[in-house]
Amino acid sequence: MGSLTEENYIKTIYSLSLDPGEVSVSELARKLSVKLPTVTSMIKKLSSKKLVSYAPYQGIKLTEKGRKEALSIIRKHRLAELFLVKILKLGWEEVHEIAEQLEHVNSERFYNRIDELLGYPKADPHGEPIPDVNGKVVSQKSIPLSRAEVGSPVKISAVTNDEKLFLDHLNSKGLQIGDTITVKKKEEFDGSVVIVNKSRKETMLSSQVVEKIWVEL
Amino acid sequence: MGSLTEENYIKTIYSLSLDPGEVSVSELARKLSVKLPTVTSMIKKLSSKKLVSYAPYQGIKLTEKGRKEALSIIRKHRLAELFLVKILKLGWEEVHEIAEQLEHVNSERFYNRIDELLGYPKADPHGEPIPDVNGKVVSQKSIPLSRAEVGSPVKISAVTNDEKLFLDHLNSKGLQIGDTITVKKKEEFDGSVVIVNKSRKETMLSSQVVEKIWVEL
DNA sequence: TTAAAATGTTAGACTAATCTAACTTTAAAT
DNA sequence: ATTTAAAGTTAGATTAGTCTAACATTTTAA
Repeated sequence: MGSLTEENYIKTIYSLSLDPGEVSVSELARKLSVKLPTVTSMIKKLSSKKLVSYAPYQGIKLTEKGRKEALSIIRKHRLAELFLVKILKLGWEEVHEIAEQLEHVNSERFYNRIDELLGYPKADPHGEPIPDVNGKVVSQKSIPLSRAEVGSPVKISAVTNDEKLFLDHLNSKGLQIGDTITVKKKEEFDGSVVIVNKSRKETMLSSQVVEKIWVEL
Repeated sequence: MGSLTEENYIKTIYSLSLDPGEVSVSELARKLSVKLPTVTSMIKKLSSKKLVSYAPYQGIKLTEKGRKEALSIIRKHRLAELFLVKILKLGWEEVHEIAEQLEHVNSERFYNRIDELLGYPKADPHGEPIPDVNGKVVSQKSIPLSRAEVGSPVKISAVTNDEKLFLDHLNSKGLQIGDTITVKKKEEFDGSVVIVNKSRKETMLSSQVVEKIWVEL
């Protein structure tokens, strides 16, 4: 186990690396709300611990060891979120903050029991897959709602943003992970879409929102 | 909220202050496994934050503010322990370590939900009372087993030591919080006692053990 | 293709929490 | 009542993680 700070760097590098391209120092700095030199020096440290591979002015990449560690933290985070929603009955929009703290709890037994209590779940309340004890992730082939075809029903499988403001917004529109919706109309000029849900209710979503909602067929 | 380190100092000062007399710098240093000067400097910091009152070469005392904070941490610790035992089915001897981490989770909602889930319990798995949200502690008037009278049945209400070794020892003797036992014989010369449990089984306990078991009538 | 902008690095300083070494005060013991 | 031992403090160094200011490299674009 590294320090809490190290764990946060590793986790953030992992999630940034899911978007195409290498992870840059400035992206990381922005995500972690620290200045560029702070990232440079931390990356050197992580590099000396063989958690990331790095050469000056090149992008940052997790090593296999780093990836394992990242998945372990993400597993804990997502189990924690699901636990908070399912067992403690907290709202899915408020659990992220608490899970950020719980993910650093160092106890395999603790997390294995939660996993068991939840019945070895495959996804967290946002629809994100939960890696298993060995770091294996069952990925659902999802696409952003912005790329869904007009007329074909799709199921909301995930949202890519944990901010309370965003999650509150979705709640207010009556949207939930697992809901089946159909894109009725796509506006060319601003990227917004109109969707219909099962009960035929129409809702408009802005481009900022449709980019962050992931769906599967 | 102070830092994790500050919280640990406050909590430790509180628990040391339950024994008679003021809390000394060296006691604290021993308990926290740091050197004396480390404690001196931290105490100055806590003092400037009005969490402890302190003058050089005098003992350390929590202020009302410090006491409130200590009780809040202890509340979290004990709720966490009970949660781990009752909900996650972990053994009472292994939960202390995990609770040490969970007690620093900063979320009233999280702990209030756990409190609710557990049915607003009054005591943790070691029998120690759980302070309520306002820091009020319902103390049971317990005495150490070493002071219990021969012949009168008593109920084990608490143990004053969280060490795994000690708890394993109790388990191996078949002793649990809540058990009713009777002291059959007290050995003058080494302080050991022989007790009988409900099923008339006799067990010998050394003085080191009887001092750490608290009972009520 | 070179100047400007964006990105990244180095150097040096700061804070929190720790340490060791040296000194001071208080308590204990001869 | 001194001396010695124990406890506490001060001074200065160390490490992790952060910062600003200055410099270097890479990318963009005029």
